[in-house]
Amino acid sequence: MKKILDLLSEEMGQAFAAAGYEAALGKVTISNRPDLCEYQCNGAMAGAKQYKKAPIMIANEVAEKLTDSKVFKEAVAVAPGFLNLKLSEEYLLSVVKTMAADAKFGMDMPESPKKIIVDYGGANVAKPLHVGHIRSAVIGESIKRICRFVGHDVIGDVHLGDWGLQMGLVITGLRERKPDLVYFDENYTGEYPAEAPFTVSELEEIYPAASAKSKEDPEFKAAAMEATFKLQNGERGHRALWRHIMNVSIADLKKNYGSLNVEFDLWKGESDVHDLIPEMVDYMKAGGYAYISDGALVVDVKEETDTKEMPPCMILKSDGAALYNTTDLATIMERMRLYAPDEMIYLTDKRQALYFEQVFRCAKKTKLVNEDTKLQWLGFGTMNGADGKPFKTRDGGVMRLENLIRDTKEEMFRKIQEGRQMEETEAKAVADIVAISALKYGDLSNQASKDYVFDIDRFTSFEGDTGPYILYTIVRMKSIMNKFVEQGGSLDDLQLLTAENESEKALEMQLVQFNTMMQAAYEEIAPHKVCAYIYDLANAFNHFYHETKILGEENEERKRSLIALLQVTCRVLESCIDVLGFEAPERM
RNA sequence: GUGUCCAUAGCUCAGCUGGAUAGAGCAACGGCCUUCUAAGCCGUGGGUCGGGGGUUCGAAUCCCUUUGGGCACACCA
Repeated sequence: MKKILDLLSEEMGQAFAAAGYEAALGKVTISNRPDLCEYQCNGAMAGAKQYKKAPIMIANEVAEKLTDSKVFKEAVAVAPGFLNLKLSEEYLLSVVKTMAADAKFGMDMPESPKKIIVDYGGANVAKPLHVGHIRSAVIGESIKRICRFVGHDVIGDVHLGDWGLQMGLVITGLRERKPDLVYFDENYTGEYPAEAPFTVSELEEIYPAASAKSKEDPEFKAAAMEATFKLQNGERGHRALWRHIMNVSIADLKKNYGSLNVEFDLWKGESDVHDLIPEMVDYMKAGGYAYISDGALVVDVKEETDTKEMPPCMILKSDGAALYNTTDLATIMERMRLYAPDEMIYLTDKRQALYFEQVFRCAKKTKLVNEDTKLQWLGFGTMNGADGKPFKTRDGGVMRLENLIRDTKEEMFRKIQEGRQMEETEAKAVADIVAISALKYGDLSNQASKDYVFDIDRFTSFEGDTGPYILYTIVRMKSIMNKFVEQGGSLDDLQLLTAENESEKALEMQLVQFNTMMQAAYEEIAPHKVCAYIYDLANAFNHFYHETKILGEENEERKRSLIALLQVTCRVLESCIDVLGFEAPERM
């Protein structure tokens, strides 16, 4: 099924054509004056110049053609040339019925699904996730799900930072603490232990300490660089240790991402393309793309239309070492070989805009990707504290993601206990689910590219534009449906009838916007549009709920119709929160 | 310096491919529970859309300019 606005525009276009005007003028949009109409068309004003006619005359002629419309109950021309439209209840009903009958609510699926890789932008192993990582995880997960919902084939890649100097730092830090480990004995030829010689918490301690020390102690830094070199060149002990670090870190990362409902199809990282780099470098040299500049190997990515400075894309440092660009480009090469994606979407914080422009240009220029491979980058803003500066703990440190989640869950548990009588075990479980919705909705409801203020009180509030409010609305619906079933009703084969009052119609009008919204969210990579939509939908439902007695309705047929409406609304809401990456409890 | 993003109600944010009276939430104030979850609903007050110019029948939205702020500008990631 087409999107509602397209269907309406088509009907309107026919009226324009019938009146002797260009059909394209019949573009219908949602009314911005709900007191006057439901939808509007401004084509008469747009076409006035072209046809040298007063807009109101055109509008009148078009309105004339719509008097028998089955779609519009009302189409009136208003000065200076607006066409104010109201939908016929029967037509609206037919659209809602189509939605209700389909798992995807009547969205058209693409004829040939695209293969899309979502790159979550590389958390580093051996470092605990901090609050900064929440955005890439949460936004990336939602984008992945939106793309899947609209019918594409999506692969999510965590893309770990697992190969750089930080690994050398950790190994060197560990060596300082435990110099006697067999991994450091170069003469050792036996099997290395299966068990890691450290725990996650040790690991998390080692990195910051080593990182700090390397800044003050040149000798330590040199040792770290040597360790990095040994690792990358395949020294046995270092490789074995690296595998331990990876295993321990990844287990911990999985736990943390898991608690946010974030999953990856691929746990690849920079290390995976290490062996591809020489090949890629040769290819770039042989193709005449790369040349030496100031000792480094670079590819020019300037374009004639550039109004800004565009530094070349560096492939190898002057000491011959690989850098971030190198692994990213090699990863693109690997992905083209393994998955041949139509599109890659990268998520990083927005400071990397220029960097990704360089890399994408380089990939295109060197034909690492096809001409029509779409490379997209979504830069997200910073999560700030109440003071408008990057979010910190009370003592000014970097807040760990784990602690942020824990605090939010605790706060939610407190609120639930305060407002509801619920057994503690259930309250805990509910608090966990609701807390995740609070966190994710709080993040996703803002435009990704903007900074936003993290306010735990606001996000965990059950009032206003929050995750908990959305869940509360869903829970209400479920509760009514459960009661309906308890009273002997069946949720199968419910028949929708024509809307009988304004709030019911308003709810249906909101429902039929679903396709337009989801398509826009996909095309613009904009999860916040899903949030805005479900907030409006939840409001429309709550309004309807207060005006309509559902279970108390005496006419059985009508009652079943109300339940049917509630059911489809609930399904739409649940599909939307699923796309956002959270879920609703049964009760709260 | 070059480029880029941002500035909308007291606070947090929508709206930006031009349309009518710029919308929400929070906070403030006032109503609505013998009746499906009141964690809800209804209502009131609150704005020179940073400033100035321009394009247009019409500008928060497009263009120019200016102020204030963020960020980035090859051997970090």
